[in-house]
Amino acid sequence: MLQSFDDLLSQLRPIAPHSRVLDTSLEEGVESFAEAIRKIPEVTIDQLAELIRKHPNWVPFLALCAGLTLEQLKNALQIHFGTAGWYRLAQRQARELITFLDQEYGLTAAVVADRTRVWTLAHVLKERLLWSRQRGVRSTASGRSLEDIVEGVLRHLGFQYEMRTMFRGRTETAPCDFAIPAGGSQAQIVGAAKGFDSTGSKLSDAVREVERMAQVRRPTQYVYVIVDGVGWRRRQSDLKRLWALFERGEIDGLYTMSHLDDFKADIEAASRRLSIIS
DNA sequence: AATAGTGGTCGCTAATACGT
DNA sequence: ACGTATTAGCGACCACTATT
Repeated sequence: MLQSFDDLLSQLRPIAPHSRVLDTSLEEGVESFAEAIRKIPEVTIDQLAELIRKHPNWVPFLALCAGLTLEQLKNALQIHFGTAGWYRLAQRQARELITFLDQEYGLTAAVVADRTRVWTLAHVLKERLLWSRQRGVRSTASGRSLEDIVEGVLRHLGFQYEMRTMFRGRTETAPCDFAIPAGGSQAQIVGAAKGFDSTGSKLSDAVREVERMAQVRRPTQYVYVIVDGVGWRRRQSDLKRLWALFERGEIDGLYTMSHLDDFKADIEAASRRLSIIS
């Protein structure tokens, strides 16, 4: 019987055991892939293309050599080939696929380096750090970059603004990435800047956040949304929800980085209508 | 020191494409 | 036309930083 909150806290236990076992099929795949790479007389586009034509399931391993996770691979393919389907690409356009990976990510050089290197403990640890830490580092960095660009626009236009804050709408409040001239009840123009180079439920979260802004806002408050990144291409249902908001006029503007000029023009026009000193 | 908030990664399942 | 192989979509989780 729980007697107190501290009781409750102290009784919480790890759910999953700590385990570093690789799925056996993956394990075997890696083994035979490595063996095959070792046997290639010379690492060339043609050799690698031949390899994945025969073993399409090795493509993710090859991508790892070039420093790409499976997600990053799929994102890159989506842009370049219009599909994230690496398996069929390996079967049907093996050479194009390898050429792409080589030109964009230095695949052949990476494979040569990886199979030549005499791996030390330091190498292994460095790799582990790289793969685990770069996620978090890049997350915050890339997230901020889009926000920073938007902030730059606001500053350049001479607005008073507040970044990453809450604003008060009709009765309730909602989060926003920027508010002019400030958050809270003063907010007259609010907006969101959402950049994603990968997919995930966070894109749905971002849309929900915008939907909330649209729902909460006063009729006189403007709402602008700036989106960019490959992630939206692979999450089109979420992007469509944003588009629907825009089409229904529930948000006043929807832009990508390449339409920042429109954003500037629209936000200036809005500020004139609102008689905000700018 | 805790927490709110950022985007990237992962594994499962539904949908679709493909081969017979 | 059907059954399998492959892809797309989804939601939960991760690693980190900034803020308080």
